[in-house]
Amino acid sequence: MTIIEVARSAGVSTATAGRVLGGYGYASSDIKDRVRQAAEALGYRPNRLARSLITGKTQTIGVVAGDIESPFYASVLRGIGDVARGEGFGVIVTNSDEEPALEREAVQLLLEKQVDGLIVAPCDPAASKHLHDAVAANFPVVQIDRAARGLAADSVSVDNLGAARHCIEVLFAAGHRRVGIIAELERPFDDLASFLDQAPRLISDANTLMPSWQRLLGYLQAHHDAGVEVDLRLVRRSGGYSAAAAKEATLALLQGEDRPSALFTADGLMSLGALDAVTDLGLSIPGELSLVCFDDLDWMKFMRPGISAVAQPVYDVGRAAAECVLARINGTRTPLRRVVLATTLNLRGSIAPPATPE
Amino acid sequence: MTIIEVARSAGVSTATAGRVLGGYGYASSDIKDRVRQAAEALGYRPNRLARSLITGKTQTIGVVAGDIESPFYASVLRGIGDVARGEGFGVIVTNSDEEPALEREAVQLLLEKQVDGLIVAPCDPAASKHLHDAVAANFPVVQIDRAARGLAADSVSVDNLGAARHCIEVLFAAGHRRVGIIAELERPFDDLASFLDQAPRLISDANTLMPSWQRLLGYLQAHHDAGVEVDLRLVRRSGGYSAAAAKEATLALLQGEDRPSALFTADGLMSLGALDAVTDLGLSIPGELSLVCFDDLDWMKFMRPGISAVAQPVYDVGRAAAECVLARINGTRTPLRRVVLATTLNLRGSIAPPATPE
DNA sequence: CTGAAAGCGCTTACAG
DNA sequence: CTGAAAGCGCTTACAG
Repeated sequence: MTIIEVARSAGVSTATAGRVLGGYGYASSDIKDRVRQAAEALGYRPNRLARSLITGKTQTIGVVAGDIESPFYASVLRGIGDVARGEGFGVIVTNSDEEPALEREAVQLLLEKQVDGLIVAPCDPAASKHLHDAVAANFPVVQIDRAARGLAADSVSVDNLGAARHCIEVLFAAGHRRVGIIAELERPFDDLASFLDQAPRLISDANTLMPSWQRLLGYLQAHHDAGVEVDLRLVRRSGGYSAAAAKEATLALLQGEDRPSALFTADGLMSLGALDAVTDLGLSIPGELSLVCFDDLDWMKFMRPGISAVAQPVYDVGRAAAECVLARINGTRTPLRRVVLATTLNLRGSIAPPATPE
Repeated sequence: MTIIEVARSAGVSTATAGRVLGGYGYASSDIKDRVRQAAEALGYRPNRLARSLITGKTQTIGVVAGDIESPFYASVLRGIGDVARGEGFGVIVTNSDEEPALEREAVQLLLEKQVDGLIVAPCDPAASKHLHDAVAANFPVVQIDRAARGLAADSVSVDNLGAARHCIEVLFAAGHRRVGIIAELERPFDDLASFLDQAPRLISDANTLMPSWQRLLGYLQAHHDAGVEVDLRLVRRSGGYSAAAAKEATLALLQGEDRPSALFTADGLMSLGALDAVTDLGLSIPGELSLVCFDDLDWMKFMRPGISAVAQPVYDVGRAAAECVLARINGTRTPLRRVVLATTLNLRGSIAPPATPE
C-alpha cells in the first residue's frame, strides 16, 4: 500500500496525495477528502523511512544508557519517553554496560539509523572520541549523569556533590565527627590518597567524574568547610557496583578499631550492602551507628524506614535531557548548557548524636 | 558523505562500492581494499534508512511496554536489548501506561517506522484490533506478560497461576487454612463473586487475564485442590497498582473479625503496602501472621529478609520474547508458541504454623 | 491549487 | 568480477 495506489484510487497525482497525507502544501478540501477516503479504504500507512530519507529527519532520539535495568536509567528513560511521545518522536535505547567499546558501537548504530539526536551517559569521561566527532559535526548530543571531559555538549545531572555534602553536614550538625563513607569509587582513580590531593582542582569540573567520585568530593568539602580533618581510613570503596562488595567494605570498616559513629552510603546498592553488614554485626541504628543512605532515586522506599536520605532533583533528569536534545534538534538553543539539577534532600528518620560525644 | 563520493574517490561504480561496503555480492580483493580505504578516508557512514527502504528490513524491534520505569519492564527490556544487540538489531521502546489508546498510537508509530517485529504487553486483552490486524497481515508479534484473547501470536509469560498456587500450598502445608490474599485485581472484572463462578472456565485460557487475576486463579486452585473452601472476605483487591491502596486493603482485612492466620500478597507493590499495614498494626511475623510476599522479580530483596517468595522464571522473559520475535522475523518458526516460563519458587525465611491450629 | 519530474542514498536484477 | 540503469516510497522544487 503505497502513496501511488492511494493517488491512483483518488484520481490525483502522487504529489498531491503526498501533500494531503503528509500534511504539507496545499490541497482543495474536495481533494483532501477524496485522498483521505482512498487512504482509509486502502488501509494506507505512511512509510516514515521514505520521508526520512528525503527530509533527513527521523524523529527519533537515540539513547545510550549504562544499564536500563537499573532504577536510575529506568527512570531516566521514562522521562525521555514521555517527552518524546509528546513531540511525536521515537526512542531507540541501547545499553553500554559501562563498556567504552559497547558505547562506541551503540553510538555508531544509532548514527547509522540516522537518529536526530543522542542522549548518552559517557562511560569513559576521559576518552570519548566518538562523542567529540559527533559534536564537531554539530550533531545534537546531550550527556546525562556525568560529562565527558572537554566535550562541548549539553549535560544534565543531579547535584551529586551538593547533596552528598548536605548529608555529611546533617551528621556533623548532630555532633558526629567520625563519619565513614561507603562508595563505589571504581574508576579511574587507583589511589585514594592521590585523589584527595587533586580534589581541590577537580571540584570546578566535578561533573566529569563518575557520580560516586562527585559524592566523595561532597564528603570532602563538608569536612573542609566544618574544619574536620579527613581520616582516610573512614573512606571505603566497594570497587564495583555491587551490594556484596559494599557489604565487605562496610564490615571491614566497622570491625576495625576506632569505628566511626556515623556512616554515609553513597548510593542505593551500596546502602543495601552496608545495611546487611550492619544487621550482621547487630549494631542498632541510630543508637550505635547513625546511618545516612543516599540515592538520587526513591528506591530506598523499599528499605527499612528511618535511615534514608533521598536527594530528589527538582526536575526529572530524563525529561530535562530530552527537552535539551529536542531544543538542539530544533535549533532553538545556542549556548552550551550544563544543567546541574538542584536537589532537595528528603531525610527520613532521625539522626542520633554520637554515643560518646566527639 | 554518500556511497557516491566513496565510489568516485575509489574509482569504481556505486554498485561496486555498495557491494563492498554493504557486504553483499562479489568484489576482487584489490577493489575491496580501494573502496574500504576511500570510505575510511572520507569518514563514510552508511545510511541504514536507504538500505531499509530497499530491503524492507530495518533490523529494529518495536517494544510496547506498560511502564519502562517498573522493575518488571526494565528487566524485560534489558533482556530484549541484549538479544537485539547480539543480532545487530536496534530496539525502539514505548510506554502504553496501560492505556489502550496509547498502545494503539505506539503500535501505529512503530509500524510506520517499519520495525521488523513487535513485542507488546497488550493492555486490553479483550479489544486489540490493531494487534489482530498486524497478525492478520502476517506481521511478527510477540506478547509478553499477558495475551490478547484469540490473538494468533506467540506469547511469553511467567507461570503466574502455578507460582501463586505453590505459595498457597506452602501455607497450607504449614497448617494454615485461612489465608488472605491482597492483589491488584483492577480490570476487567467488577464483581469478585461472579469471577469466582467463572474461574473454572477461565483457567484453560488464564494467560489472557491480567497477571493479578491469574494469581488469584492460582489461589483458588490451591484451595480447590486442598479441599479448603474459599472465604470471599479473605480476598481483597487494591483496585489499582499502588502500595497505598494495598495498605488500605490490608488494614481492612486484618482489622476485621476473623483475621486470617496467613497473608499472600500477589506482587511487589502490594507487598510494600501490606507490610506497612502489618507494621502499623504491630503484628509479629511469622508469630501472629505468616506472610508470603510474591513477585516475579527479586525486588523483594530490598525488603526485610524472612518473608518473601520470589518466583524466578527459568528463563528471562525479555530474552525469550526477543528470541521469539527474531525467529518470526527470520521466518524460522511456524507453529504458534505460548511460552509459559516455568518458575522456581525461592522462599526466604520461615512459615510458622498458625497460632491457633485450624 | 495541482501535476510531471527529479531525487534522497542505497540495493538489485541484468548485461557484459 | 564490474557497471549502467532502475527503483524502494516518499518529498520537493518548478511549472502551469
